[in-house]
Amino acid sequence: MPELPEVEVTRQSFAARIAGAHITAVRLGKPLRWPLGCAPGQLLGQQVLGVRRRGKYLLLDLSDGLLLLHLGMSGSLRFAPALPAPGAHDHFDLVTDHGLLRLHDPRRFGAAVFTPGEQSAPARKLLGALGLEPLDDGFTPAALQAGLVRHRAPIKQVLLAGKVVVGVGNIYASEVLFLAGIRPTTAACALGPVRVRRLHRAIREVLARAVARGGTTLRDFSSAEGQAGHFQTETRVYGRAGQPCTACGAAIHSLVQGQRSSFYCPRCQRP
DNA sequence: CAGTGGGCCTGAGTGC
DNA sequence: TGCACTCAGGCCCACT
Repeated sequence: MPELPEVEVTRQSFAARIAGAHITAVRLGKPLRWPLGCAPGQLLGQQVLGVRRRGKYLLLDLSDGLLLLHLGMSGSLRFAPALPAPGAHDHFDLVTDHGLLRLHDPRRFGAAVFTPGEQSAPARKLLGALGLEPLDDGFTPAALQAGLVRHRAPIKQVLLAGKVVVGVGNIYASEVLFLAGIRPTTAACALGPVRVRRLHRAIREVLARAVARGGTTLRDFSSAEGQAGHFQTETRVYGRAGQPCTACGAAIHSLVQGQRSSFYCPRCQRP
């Protein structure tokens, strides 16, 4: 589920409501990907100043630290004045005087990590190697090209790795490459300025459109307000192996790259 | 440094 | 209905 658009939609759905809240209690469920990194009591009394996003991480700025949240493969957040008693897959509750923020994550690849600040060692370990923010002004065709030339791996895997540009997960990587007319197997460093420019535009277009549609709900994604996304009705290649390309009618192909499935149109997307 | 493969977890779906 | 198996939206780490 949660690629950049889903994380951004989640952020937008509760950032304003939680801003200014004071933490009154913390409840931990089963262990997540990483430990919280502090005694839960250390969060009590702290104020939530705001919520930012970096790649697929949510950053809750606290009055005395930074709380990083990651949704992993199956995580979702809810924020409401009150929520039912925690279920078997509710592994982190942040109780505040504005409401309850709850991380629901069946597969537990997600995480809630407290760090002293963005420049602290634990924060830099998680955030330090992340690539460009695709919706920021600093994400230019030239910057993208500078990142891509250092990688000879297939462009699909380079996009997924997040070292050049963040937030493009498995669904959006296939969609982006379709829109850019680039075969997922093409070596990243083999892309010239013209194709890099097309790729740059496609990344922005797909991600921004997905945010506007409330994200992609394949199984159970919803915003912190419980709203499902709608972008899944607009995917052109993801999950459509064997079906006709919406642009040219050729059968969509699928292949496995780095143990992840990729989808592409063999006619519209050039090696 | 760059690239590859394993592993972390659970639930849904498929085929027998 | 039950079982074995495959697959799933992410990302760190060990190794080559």
